[in-house]
Amino acid sequence: MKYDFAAIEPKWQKKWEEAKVYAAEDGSDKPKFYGLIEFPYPSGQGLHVGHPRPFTAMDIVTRKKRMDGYNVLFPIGFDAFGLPTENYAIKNHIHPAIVTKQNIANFTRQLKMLGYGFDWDRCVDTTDPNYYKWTQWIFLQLYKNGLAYKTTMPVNWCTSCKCVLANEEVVEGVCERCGSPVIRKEKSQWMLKITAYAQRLIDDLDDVDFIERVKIQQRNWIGRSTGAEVTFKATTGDDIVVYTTRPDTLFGATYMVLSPEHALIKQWQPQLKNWDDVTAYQKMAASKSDLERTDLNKDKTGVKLDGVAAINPVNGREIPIFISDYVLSSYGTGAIMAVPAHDDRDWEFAKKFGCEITEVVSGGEDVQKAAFTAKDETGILVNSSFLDGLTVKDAIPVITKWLEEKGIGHAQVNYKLRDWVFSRQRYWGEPIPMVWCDKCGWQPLPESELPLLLPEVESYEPTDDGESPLSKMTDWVQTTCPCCGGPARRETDTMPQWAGSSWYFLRYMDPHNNEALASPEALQYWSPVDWYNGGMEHTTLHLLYSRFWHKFLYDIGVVPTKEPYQKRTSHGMILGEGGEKMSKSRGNVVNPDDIVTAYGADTLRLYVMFIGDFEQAAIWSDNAVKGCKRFLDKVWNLAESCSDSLAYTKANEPGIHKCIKKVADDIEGMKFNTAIAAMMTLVNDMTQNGCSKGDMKSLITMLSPFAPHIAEELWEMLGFSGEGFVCQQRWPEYDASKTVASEISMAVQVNGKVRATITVPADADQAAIVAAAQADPKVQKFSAGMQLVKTIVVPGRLVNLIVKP
RNA sequence: GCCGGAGUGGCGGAAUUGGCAGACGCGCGGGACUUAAAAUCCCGUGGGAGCGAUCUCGUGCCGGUUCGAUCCCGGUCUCCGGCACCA
Repeated sequence: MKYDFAAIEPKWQKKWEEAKVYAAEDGSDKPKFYGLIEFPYPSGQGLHVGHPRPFTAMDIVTRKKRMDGYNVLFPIGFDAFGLPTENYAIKNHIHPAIVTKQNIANFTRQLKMLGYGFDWDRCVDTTDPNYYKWTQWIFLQLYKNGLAYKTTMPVNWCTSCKCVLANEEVVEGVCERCGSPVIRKEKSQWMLKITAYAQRLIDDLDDVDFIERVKIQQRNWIGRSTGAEVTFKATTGDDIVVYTTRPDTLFGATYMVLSPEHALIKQWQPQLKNWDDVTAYQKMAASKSDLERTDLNKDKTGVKLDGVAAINPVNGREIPIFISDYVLSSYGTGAIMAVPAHDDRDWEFAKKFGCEITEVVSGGEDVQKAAFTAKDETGILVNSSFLDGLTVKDAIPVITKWLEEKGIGHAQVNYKLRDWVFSRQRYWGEPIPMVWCDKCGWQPLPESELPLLLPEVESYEPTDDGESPLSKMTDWVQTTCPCCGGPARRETDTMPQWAGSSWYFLRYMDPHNNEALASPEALQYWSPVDWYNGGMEHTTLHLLYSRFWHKFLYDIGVVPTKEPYQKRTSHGMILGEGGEKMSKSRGNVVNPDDIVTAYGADTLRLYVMFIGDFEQAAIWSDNAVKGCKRFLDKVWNLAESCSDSLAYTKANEPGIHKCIKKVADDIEGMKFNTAIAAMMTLVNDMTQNGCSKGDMKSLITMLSPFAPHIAEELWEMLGFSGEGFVCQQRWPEYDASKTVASEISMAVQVNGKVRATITVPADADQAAIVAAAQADPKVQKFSAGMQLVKTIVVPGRLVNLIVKP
């Protein structure tokens, strides 16, 4: 018989489904294991070969856990709200809900075709009202706890999507999704106070097992810095508070800079002699796009405030005040003390505007030529009165204490993280369950009215005026105030796509619950997610957002753990044959359907795991896929030709035991490529040595997490199906003593160069090994007439003989 | 600029508490089977020298430590990713 994957694969998929072999059991006595993958966005293009890489990896991990006796939860769902579906719906005049349904059906077909051990009964869809009811419920809890607020501020506006973007969605000044320029637009937006959790989002990383680069990226994004807030007096008598990380350089502050949006500027209008210049500059700064404003190559610009100055509180000197867009209104206090001698940006500005540059930290080059910014022990304070002679590190606490005693400053921590802009002016998202009443202000919808359904509209087109399509639905918008019963208006913006994905892993624990997002028992049993694998691109988006929501849910007693995910790993991208990203426009997209048709799902699964280091990017190769198919053919042929004995073949036994351990360790360490290589080596050896049914039994069991269909078929073919499915068997027993051969081969070096290989009994002592090495003719050739000075023996590996003439 | 990661055959990649560099796979060369091709099987496959046994060079580059370095240390170059006027 031939290996007929096209018949085998659907056969076993059906049998697994009927027997519900992958169903997770609530509250089982077995230890639980919750393995999670990032649920896909069901795009119209269907599954991409990038998907099977992380999916197969976690499928292998969870299958192995089942074989180790765990009660496994390995769920799947769809993150189905989002712009591509909405845009497709607009273009083709189909309701997004219909498009979503079709796409989910196609994704489901493809995922089932690949034989993943998902518990399909727990499948979730973020666009299902029974699901987004709870997304809305969480929003209401955030609102009730003061963590959701509406404010008018300049926000990132994507000119193409016609929609507001979160800080995290803007990459190098353009829209993360479509690449169009992002401009700043003044808009009233719902915000989530993620900044209230900044410190905990950093601190709690210490307690979880995330790969280091994820932790580093999150810490950098949150951007904690320590320093001091210092109050300067203006000549008008007003206080100007600045934030600095270098209070030690206070004596070197020779001017101040306010951001163009700073509130004091308006207040000073009567005193300012160049008011027109000031307002012109403010206007210019406000009109700049993000890209222009953050361009580091451009010259520093600014305007000196004519008529108002500040007093440096440490030395009483009067210093000028400027406004400039290199100071951001949204960080710190929106005002800085400028120390041009010890800050590159201030130095550049000072040179252009002719400000004084005073050295207060010695140890660098001439500060008139470049700023000296070192913060280590190389710098010693000078020109700084009582700080003179101290290092930077020692001076900071001294000056901070001094500021506190004088009541003009205090230690301060700041974060780069900003609050999360949560409104989107689009149709295909969760309605925000809030109502505006002219009398009562913003009112939350009563929880009993959830879900607030997304209404049917005539057109989903986004509008140029920045209003959501929902705003045109007058009968939906007009409502009554939940507080006073008077006329009121609904919020017409929707939630961002990141809302539904911020808590979906909780819904999997109890997906059909109508009373709560999940029952306390289910949450208690399954939390936290034991292992979550996903893309690095979500590190400062989904991963950060969902940690924030989870911490909030913990605080209000809904979930039992501080952190949602115990372990986080990440996979590399799969690139097209030229090493470029796969994309429709490049025409290098590989469709999993084609590979499955040509070679079968097991080959595809094996290939995406064998392709290279799981964490690194990998280049797709049609040719290399064939190698995996050949391997499965060899396994098939081996099964057909094996002997009937149920015992291990003597010659194969050590190799089988080594492989059992190697594959188990490699799965745990996500080194799937070397796990497969080990099985290939074993199969090659078994082909050489001949093999028994007993050998095959272990091989098939080890292979089953990787290539589950062929494993089931061979299991049945060899007559093991009476013991149940192979995917329900225990992992083969490993016996270290069986891996030890009676004789071992060792390399012999003379002066560090390999000259020979000797075979010695495994239990030979050092003297015997050295004697055997010296007896080797090749070794004698290189050591003849020389004196043995030293011998190094590394047991089981090599002997090094050091000789001298 | 700051913070990460990576440089190993024709290619994807193995091997690090410092111990035989190139596992496994692809590709390629030769052979078997075939009328032929595909598939399959066998042999070979880092560079250089030699008929050969062998010798020699070799993990981006330069140095160091060591009996021994892809691995550790110092320096340097290149590529990739993230952040970026965050005071």
